[in-house]
Amino acid sequence: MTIHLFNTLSGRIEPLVPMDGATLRMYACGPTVYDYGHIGNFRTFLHVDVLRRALELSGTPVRHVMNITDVDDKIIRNATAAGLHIADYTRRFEEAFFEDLEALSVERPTVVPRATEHIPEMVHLVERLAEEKLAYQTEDGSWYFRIAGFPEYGRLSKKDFAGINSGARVDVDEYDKDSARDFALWKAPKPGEHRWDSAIGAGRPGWHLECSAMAIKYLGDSFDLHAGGEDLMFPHHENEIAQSECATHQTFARHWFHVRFLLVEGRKMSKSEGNFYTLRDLLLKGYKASAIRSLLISVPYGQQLNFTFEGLAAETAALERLRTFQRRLLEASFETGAPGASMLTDQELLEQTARARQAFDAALANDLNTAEAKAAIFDLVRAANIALDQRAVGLRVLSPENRDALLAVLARFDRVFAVLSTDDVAVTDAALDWAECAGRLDEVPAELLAQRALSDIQIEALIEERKTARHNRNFARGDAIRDELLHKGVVIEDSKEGVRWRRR
RNA sequence: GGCGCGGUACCCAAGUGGUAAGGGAGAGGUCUGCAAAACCUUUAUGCGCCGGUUCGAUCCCGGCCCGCGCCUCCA
Repeated sequence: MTIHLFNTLSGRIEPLVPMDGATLRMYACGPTVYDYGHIGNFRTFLHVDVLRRALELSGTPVRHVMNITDVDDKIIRNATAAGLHIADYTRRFEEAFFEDLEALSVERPTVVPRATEHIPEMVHLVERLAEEKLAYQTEDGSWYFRIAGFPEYGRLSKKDFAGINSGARVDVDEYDKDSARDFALWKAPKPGEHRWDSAIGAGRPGWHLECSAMAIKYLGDSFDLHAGGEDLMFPHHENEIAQSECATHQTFARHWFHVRFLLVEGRKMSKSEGNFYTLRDLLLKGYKASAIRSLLISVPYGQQLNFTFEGLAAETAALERLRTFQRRLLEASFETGAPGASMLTDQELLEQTARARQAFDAALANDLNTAEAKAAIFDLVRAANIALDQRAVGLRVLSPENRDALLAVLARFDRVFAVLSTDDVAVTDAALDWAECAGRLDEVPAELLAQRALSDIQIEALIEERKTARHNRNFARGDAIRDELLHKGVVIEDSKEGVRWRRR
C-alpha cells in the first residue's frame, strides 16, 4: 500500500515514497511555546500523527522531526512581563505541550530540537546566504533575505511577486530594507531583550530561520515531506524554501502537507469570539481525550472541520460503540465446535472482514481519507454484530479465526486512529490534578467530580448490593442503585455473563 | 482587490458521469422484570440557485447567491 497525498507544491495528489528508498524523512513545524495548546493546534499535530502512523502501517519507517520554537516576540513579551528568563518561561509550556500530545496519543517525534539550542546552525546559514549575496545587513544590524534574488519565491503559495519586488516601501519602521517583502533572518537586539552574540552580530534569530537550519541538520539538505498548518504556507514555508534552497542549491522538501484550520461553532476560533478552547479546557468540562482526538481527525485534513460540542458528544457515542464491540469480541468464548473448530469458520463474515480491511487501507492511501476509513470499520461492526447476534441464538457458528480476524482489523484501525485503548480516566485525572494546582476546579462539572470521588471498590460494593436486591426481586432498590450510579457517571449493563460496568 | 476552499437529510460528514457511504440524534420494533448493549424499520426522487454539455450530472462547463480561509511571525 502506497500512500498518495496532495502536495501543495505541485497541486496534485502524488505517491509518497522515501527518496532514499528506506526511511521517509519528515519535518513538521512545531509549537511556539508561549501558552497552552488549543484544539486548532492539535488538529494539525493530530493529522501529522495520522500521516506518520499511516506510513508506518504501510511499512514505511518515518524519521519525524518537530521543532520547538522557544524564542519569538510573544515569548519575549510574556517572559518579560512575568519577570522570567525566556527559558524558564517556555519550559513549562513545552512540558505541558508534550503532556497534551501524550493525552491525545500522539507518537512522539523522532527528534524534537529547540530553536535556542541551534543558534550556531542558524548563524551559519545566514553566513552562507551572505556569501550568495542573498542576505544583507541593515543599519541597525538586522539581516534580511533578498527575495528578488530567488525567482521561485511564491511558487508554494501560488503568489506572484514579480511586480512587488522593486521600489515598494510600505513599512516605515523597516525603511532600510531593499524591498518590503524581504524577511528578517536575524533581528538586531532591542534594549533589555535576550540576545545572542555571534559572528553576524548580536541579536536573535528570525522565525523562519530555525526551521531551515534544524531541518537541514536533522534531515539533510533535501528531504521527503514538510508539514504544517495552512497558515504557515505563506510566508513561513515560502521563506523556508527561499533561504534553504539558496543556501544548499537543492530542493528543500519535495512534498508539502498543509492541514486546514478548524472552525468552532461555525466560526474561526479566536479569543475575542469567545470560542477558543485549549485541550485542557475540554478535559475539565469532562470530555474524553479519545473522543477529542477522534473528532479532530474525523474530517480529512484538507477540509475545514467544524468543531461543535454536539459533534464531540456524537463522537463520544460512536467511540463507545466501537469499544463495546471490541469488548464483545474479547469476552465471547468461541470454543463452540470443539474438535475441528476451524471448520466452523463463517466464511461470509471472514470475507466481509477482509473487505473491510482493504477498504480501510484504500481510504487512508487515498489522500488520508479518514472519514471513509472509519466508515469501512463501522460497516464491519454492523455486519459482525449481526453475526454475533445470530450466533447467540444458535443461527450461526463463529470460530476463533473469525474473532481473531475481526480483532486484527480493529487493531489495524487503532494503529492509525489510536482511540480505542486510551486511558481516558487517567488523562482526565491528570487534568483535574492540574486544575487543582491552577485553581480551576470551580469550572469542573459536578458529575465529573462525583465520579472521581467514587472508587472502583465503592462501585463494586453498590453493584453487589444491587445484585442481592434483584435476587430478592426487590427491583425498586436495584433500580435506585443503578440510577444513583448513572448519576455519578457509571453505566451498568446486565447480561447473561453477569453485570458489567464502566465509567461514562 | 489577489489566490484558494466549501455549500449533501435534524446535526456532523464521505462520495461517484448512471441514479446518494458512515456516525450521531429522533420515531417505531425485537430482546429485557425494567433498563443498557445489540439488531431491524424509518428520516434526501434529493446533493445552494439558474443555464449548458451528455442517452444520462449531485459529480463536467458557465453564471449567480451564500459561507469560510490565506494575503498581517495565528496550527
